Amino acid sequence: MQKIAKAFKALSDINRIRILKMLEVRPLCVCEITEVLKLATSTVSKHLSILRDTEYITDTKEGKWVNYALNHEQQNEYVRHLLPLVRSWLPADETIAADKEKVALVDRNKLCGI
Amino acid sequence: MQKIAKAFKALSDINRIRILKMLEVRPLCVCEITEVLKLATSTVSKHLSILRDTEYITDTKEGKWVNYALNHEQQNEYVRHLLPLVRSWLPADETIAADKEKVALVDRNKLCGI
DNA sequence: ATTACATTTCGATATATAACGAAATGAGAT
DNA sequence: ATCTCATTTCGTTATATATCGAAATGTAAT
Repeated sequence: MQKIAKAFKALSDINRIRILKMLEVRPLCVCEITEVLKLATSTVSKHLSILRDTEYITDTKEGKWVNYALNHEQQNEYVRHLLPLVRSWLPADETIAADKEKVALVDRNKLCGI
Repeated sequence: MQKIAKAFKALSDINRIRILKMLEVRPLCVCEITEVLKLATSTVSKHLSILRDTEYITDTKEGKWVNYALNHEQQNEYVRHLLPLVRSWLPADETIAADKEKVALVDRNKLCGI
C-alpha cells in the first residue's frame, strides 16, 4: 500500500516536477538537466533515480550518455494516471516555460566535458 | 508553482491517504480517526490540518466536535483532479477495508471523554 | 463562572530528505 | 590496456517531517 504514497512522494518535489516537464520536450541526459536546474550533478542523478524507481521515466544508454525519457508504458497503475495529469498541468507557468526554452537550446556536446 | 508540489506532498503520507479513504464512508471527528489509526490525537490533528490547508477536506464545528469531510468544492485545480483519483484507488486494499469497517462501528459518544 | 472535554498548539526527538563535493564506476575512444 | 568523461555512489550537512506527551484553547453543559 506504500506504493501509492511513493507515487505521490515522487511528485512532491518541485525539481522533480520541473524534470518531468522538461522531458515533455525531448529525452535528456543528466548534464543537460543539471545545466537547466543549476543543481549539482549528483543531486540531479538522485532525483532521476527516484523518478525511475517509481516508473515515471526510463533510462537508456546512448554512447557515453544516459537518456532519460517520460515512460509511457508504466505497469504502475498510479503513475499511469498521474503522469498524464502532470503533463496537462502548468501550461503557462513561467519557470516551466523558461526551462523548456532552455531545453530547446542546450547541446550536450557543448555542455559536458570542457 | 509550489502549489502543485504541495498538492502531491499532502498525499505522500500513508496515514493521510488512510484518512481520506475513511472519510469516504462518512465525516469523522479527530477522536474517531485517532481510534482507527492508533496514533496520538495531536498527530492526527496535524495530518488533518495539512489535508485542510491543501483543500482536500473541510472542517465544520458540530457541538464539541469538529467534523472533517471530503471537500467536493475545491478551488484548487490539482486537488479537484487528485481527490477523485484517490477515491477510485485502493478498492481492495486490506488495511483500507479494515479501516472502513472500523469507521462504520466507531461511535464518538462512546469513544471520547471516558 | 466553573467544569468537562474535544481539539489545537507547543516543545522535543527521531527519522527522512535534499543538497553538495569527492570518490567510484563504467562505457567509448585512443 | 589506458584514458576520458558522463554518471552514480558515498559521506556529510542542513532542513523538513512524523511522532509523541503536555500544555493551551475553546465550546457546551452544569
